[in-house]
Amino acid sequence: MEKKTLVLIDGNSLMNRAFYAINGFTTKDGFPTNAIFGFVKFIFKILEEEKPDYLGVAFDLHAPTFRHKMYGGYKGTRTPTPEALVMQFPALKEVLRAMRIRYVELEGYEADDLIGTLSRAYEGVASVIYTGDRDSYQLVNENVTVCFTKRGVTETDRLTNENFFEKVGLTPAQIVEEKALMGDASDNIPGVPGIGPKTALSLLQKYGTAEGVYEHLDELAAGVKNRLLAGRESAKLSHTLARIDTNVPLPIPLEEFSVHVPFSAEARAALDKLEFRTLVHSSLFEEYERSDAETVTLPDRDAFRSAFQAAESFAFAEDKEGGTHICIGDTEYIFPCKKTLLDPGYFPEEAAALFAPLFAEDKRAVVDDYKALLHRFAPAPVSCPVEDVGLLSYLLNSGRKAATAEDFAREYALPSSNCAYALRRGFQDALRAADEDSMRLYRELELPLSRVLYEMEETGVRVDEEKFPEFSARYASEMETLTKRIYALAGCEFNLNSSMKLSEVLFEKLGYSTKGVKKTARGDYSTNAEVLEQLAGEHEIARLILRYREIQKLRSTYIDGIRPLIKEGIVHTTYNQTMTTTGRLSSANPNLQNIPVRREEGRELRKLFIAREGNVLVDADYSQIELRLLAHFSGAKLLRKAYHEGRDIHAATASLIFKVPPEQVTPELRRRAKAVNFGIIYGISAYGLSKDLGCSASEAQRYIDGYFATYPEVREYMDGNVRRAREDGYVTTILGRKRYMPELKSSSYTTRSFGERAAMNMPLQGSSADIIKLAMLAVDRRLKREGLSAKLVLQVHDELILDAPKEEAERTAAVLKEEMENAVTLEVPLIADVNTGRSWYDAK
DNA sequence: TCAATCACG
DNA sequence: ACGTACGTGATTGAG
Repeated sequence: MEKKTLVLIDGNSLMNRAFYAINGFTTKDGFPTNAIFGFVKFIFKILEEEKPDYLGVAFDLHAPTFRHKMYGGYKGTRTPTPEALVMQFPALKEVLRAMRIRYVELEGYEADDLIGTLSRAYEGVASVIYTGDRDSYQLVNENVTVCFTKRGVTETDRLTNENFFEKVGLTPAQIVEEKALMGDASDNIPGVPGIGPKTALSLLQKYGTAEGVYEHLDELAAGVKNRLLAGRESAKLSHTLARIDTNVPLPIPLEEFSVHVPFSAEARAALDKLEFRTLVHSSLFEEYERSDAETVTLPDRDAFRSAFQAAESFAFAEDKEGGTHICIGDTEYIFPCKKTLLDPGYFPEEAAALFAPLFAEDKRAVVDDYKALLHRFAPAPVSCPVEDVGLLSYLLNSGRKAATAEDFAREYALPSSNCAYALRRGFQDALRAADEDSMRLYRELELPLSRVLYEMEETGVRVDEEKFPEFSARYASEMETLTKRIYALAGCEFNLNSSMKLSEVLFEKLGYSTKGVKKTARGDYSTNAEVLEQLAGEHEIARLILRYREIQKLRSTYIDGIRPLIKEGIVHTTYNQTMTTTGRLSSANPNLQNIPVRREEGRELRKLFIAREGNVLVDADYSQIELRLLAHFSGAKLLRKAYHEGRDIHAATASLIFKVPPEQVTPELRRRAKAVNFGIIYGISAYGLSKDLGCSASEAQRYIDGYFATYPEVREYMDGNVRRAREDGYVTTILGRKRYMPELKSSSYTTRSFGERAAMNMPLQGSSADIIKLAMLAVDRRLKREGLSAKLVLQVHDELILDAPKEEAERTAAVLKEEMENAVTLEVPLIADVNTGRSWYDAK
């Protein structure tokens, strides 16, 4: 019979690895959870791959341990455990208890000792130890495998009795001898000063043990011999320190380590408390658990119909398999998707036709994505009142991922068969949690806007399909020429799309100087535009690659990328209304919010986006809306004055911060002032500004100082944003939209600084988003009320584009400008510039 | 699936 | 002493 397996995990070692491998996980109120997340994920992986019968986790106790006390005289080289990690241990233990995973810790012993003891405690059980600590290598024998985790926790090196010598060059027992000689800085073992891994290895291969080495000192070279003599006491001490105790008094019956999968609702709730939304997808969780809802699969149609008729409201959801869930009262009616012809149920197309009539009755429907529902049932109307829980929960916390009905089921530790029931509970809880501003944003802004967005997506924007091949051909021929010339200059052929290969060619093969060249996160030299532009002065190849990249981008993203998405001459983007942390929309499939404009070559692509037959595009964009909001919120006198006087704001700022008369502001001075103005909106730093301007950080700092001297109220406003974010935990926009800022509580300087900049930016970016959303509602209403047949087709953050009949173009333009400018009243004028044209290119 | 790059506001 | 501009999405290569 196959031996049973006991997996033993070094909790401290793996929490440490996970802590440094994963960034940025916190709950919305700032409690760090990155290490726990990595650790739990790692356990899941082990359970799925290793499928052990028993599982245990060992922890060090943080009180000084026996082995540490013994050599308290030495100064530790181990850096203190960061507080953000320390605080995760109690929470992890709570999770382990909920998952019924046995963990052990014992005063006076390290995790190593506990693991060592347990690995030898149970007759007839094979042990597998997971650790990131080489110390445990000594535990390997015919019954014990050690898995050493590398690169975070993604890779493991498996050491068995059979492969140990081949991999390590020593026997497991010799690991203690090795540490006695070379020590282990990470474990505070001193070893013999001056003896490193190479010397230790060769000595042990010859003499077997540390003691053996000392017995043959005479055979050694003088240098090594002297070092060994000087370190004799240290070697003895290190030997003791390195030896793992396998006889800890730890009388735990094996059964206590039994694995209890699938995990219970309690485990799911524990992970949910930490706001882990992906982990609970795991098949390691029970699918069916208790619920307050009565669940009826394959309901009797007549019974369902009469229950529906009697109801005032219902929750509606479709699961990932395409099954339909409807919750009425406390009963969830499930209409499974028909996967085979033998199963009773419905095809998705049939489901749409069958369930669409439910939304024509005068009952309130609760769904997780109203806009998707409108698409799903079109052309059938949805005329009943609808609540969109996805939108509401986004308003309550824009920092988390969009919530589907199935997400709510997980959140409440319910089976996904109760997702409609969970959705209704989610709605009720959200209503209770919502403050007045959030509720207004939901009812008066986002919910009505989602119908407008639906219509925009449905309408789509017309494209000039015939022009695509022209662009394609033009790009292809130049790319061919460029490729040849680059290969010739490089002296070899390589994949031009691979930044790694390019980096090799430039900095290794051609040997270009890497002085001042940034490295990427993975340690290679960067080949981004900034670097290539530096090289371009001296090396033609860099210029050619920049050009190649430019064309490759235009071709792959905007021509080849968009072309397959054209349906009957129209592209229909999808706006995501619950994606961004600031309240902006995002656009995808295709993304129509990043069509090139800054350079002429790319801008030409806008000729592809045209008005329908007999129509023109009417385009309006807000003039510097975020800076105007800054003037509004901060009350900066001189900034407001400049806007009231209708001045060129960048020139006015240049004049004030560089102290030159307005008529002496050169284009260069204006350019710098403009960069400062933008920098302010992003939560300025001297470094960031210097990079943008290509000047030194100290020069950038002088500009910033000049700016704040000119507009002191702006600094007060920005500081106020950060202070409020720290005090309240969130910042808000002009309409009271919130963004939680847990980063401000981070122990990492980088994370905290990021949070501060985001706290300064969000009220501006988010208020701008609020305002254009109000304008979209107003424009939509006006057009319909006045019987204009112009249609909104695009939104690009501060820009709206309508497709309007030629004869209505002027009225449409006037309506658009008026509604955009009057969407809110600020302390400074709000200006929208309007243009019309046959194509997007012409309407700018 | 992630990192690098680059398009937009 | 240390690393940083704010917010997105698409493509590509590499593991």
